[in-house]
Amino acid sequence: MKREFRLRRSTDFKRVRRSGKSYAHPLLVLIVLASTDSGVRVGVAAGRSVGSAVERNRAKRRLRACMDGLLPRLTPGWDIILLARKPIVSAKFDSIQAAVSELFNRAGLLITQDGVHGTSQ
RNA sequence: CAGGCUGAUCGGGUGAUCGCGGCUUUGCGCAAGCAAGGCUGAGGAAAGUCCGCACUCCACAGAGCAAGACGCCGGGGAAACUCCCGGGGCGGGGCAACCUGCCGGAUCGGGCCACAGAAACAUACCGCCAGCCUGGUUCUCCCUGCGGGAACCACUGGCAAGGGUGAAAUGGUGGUGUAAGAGACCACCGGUGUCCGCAGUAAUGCGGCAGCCAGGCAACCCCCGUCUGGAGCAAAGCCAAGCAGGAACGAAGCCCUUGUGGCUGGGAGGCUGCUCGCUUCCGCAAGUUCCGGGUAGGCUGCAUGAGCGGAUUGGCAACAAACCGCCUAGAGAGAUGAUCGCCUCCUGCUGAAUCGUCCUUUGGAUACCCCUGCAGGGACAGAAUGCGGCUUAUAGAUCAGCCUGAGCC
RNA sequence: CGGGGCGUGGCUCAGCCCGGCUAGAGCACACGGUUCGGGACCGUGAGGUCGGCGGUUCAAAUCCGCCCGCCCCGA
Repeated sequence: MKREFRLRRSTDFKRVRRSGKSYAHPLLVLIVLASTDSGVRVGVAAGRSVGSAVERNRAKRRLRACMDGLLPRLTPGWDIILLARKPIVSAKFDSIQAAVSELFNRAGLLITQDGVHGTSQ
């Protein structure tokens, strides 16, 4: 995942986490907020509750890997945060990918196969 | 062969596809940038942040006190250390190899030592012995008296042998001795030492002598010796952007030659714990404190270093010297991931075959190694200014040396 | 990077400074009493590796060292 598509500023994180809409799953939490920018920016976070430094970094890397395939299929104009939860450490990659897809579907940010926006919430 | 001890090394390898950070080359473009390629990209502990440094900023007459750290001895190593090396001493553990110790001082002084016990550090509760100057009670004798004797209690004095306890009662055994006793004395043993001699640089050891009087805790205060400026890469420097100030505290006299003067006194800051002392500033301010406002960006610091590898020499070693070769992460919500193989190691299951063994012997059953296949597992753990140590976590593998026990030759 | 604090029955805390005594208090829990029954009340009782491992000491929740977990503060 290229750096230019990432959410990097600390203030951006604060803004999205305070004002964004969140969607929860046992493995992770998705938070989205409409932005003035035309592109999509994604931030990945793992708190102390996830585990040691190794486990936190690994969780963030796997979440970024999930985004690789999904990034071109997302509706532009959103800031997104993926928040790792504890069970992600022992989860298989397939189930993480399924969880991420499901959450984006629920948020209505996925462009469907025929190019029409998914159902907006 | 079994068990153990010590030291050292390693910490899975390799390939494909899709992706990431850094550097760089080429092409295109005025430029921002885009595309393609190449190189490179976590550890032995990167961890805990417990020490020591480098580096940066602040401070830098000095003295005293306080506070903190360290603590067997004498060498060596290292930039330095409370670290490391090899040697020695003492205490503890182990049959041994070996491991381990915050290992200075208990006559400077203070404090504490629960329960039990007479008593917890120097005494005397019970007790033992003596005395009759003294008193009381009881018994007894005959010379019937303010008489003698005996026992007990009190009293006075001596003693510390014996006494249930306790972690600890400072000597033990045997003898001499005595009114009773006691290191009071003797022999042996054990312990102690501002003592003497010898050995040793020293810690200390051995012997003598003295004396047995005075236990433990300084990881309680303390004493002795040595050492110690403060802060930390969010240090620090530069650039850009942006804002709004306000309040409180603080406030003297004299002289004449009226000044940017002198004297005395005062206020504030610094010496980053305090005091003295020194020093700088101040004249209606200096400065301190509080409230409020702005910023939360970029670059440098930032990786050629007490660097890594190799063989040589010196050294028991830690390590050092010179030689050759190498350049080896620099992120900033923080770069190594995902998927699929192959090999390798371990564990379990399965199948086949051979030797052997057993049985109810044209047959059947079966352990280990090896081989086939399948499944599972491969630790602890992620650089954030750098380095040297310490501590802690760590599946498993390999090598070398040593110790104990058993068997065989 | 630097500094500080906490960990004790199920919960909230004492005790630690200056070592020893049955580790104590409140709530909660169990049983019994009281009541027609419940609550309240009374009585009795159970429940503790004092975060872990070492060390000092005759003796450690307490003193010392190293770890583990949690929380807070400053730049």
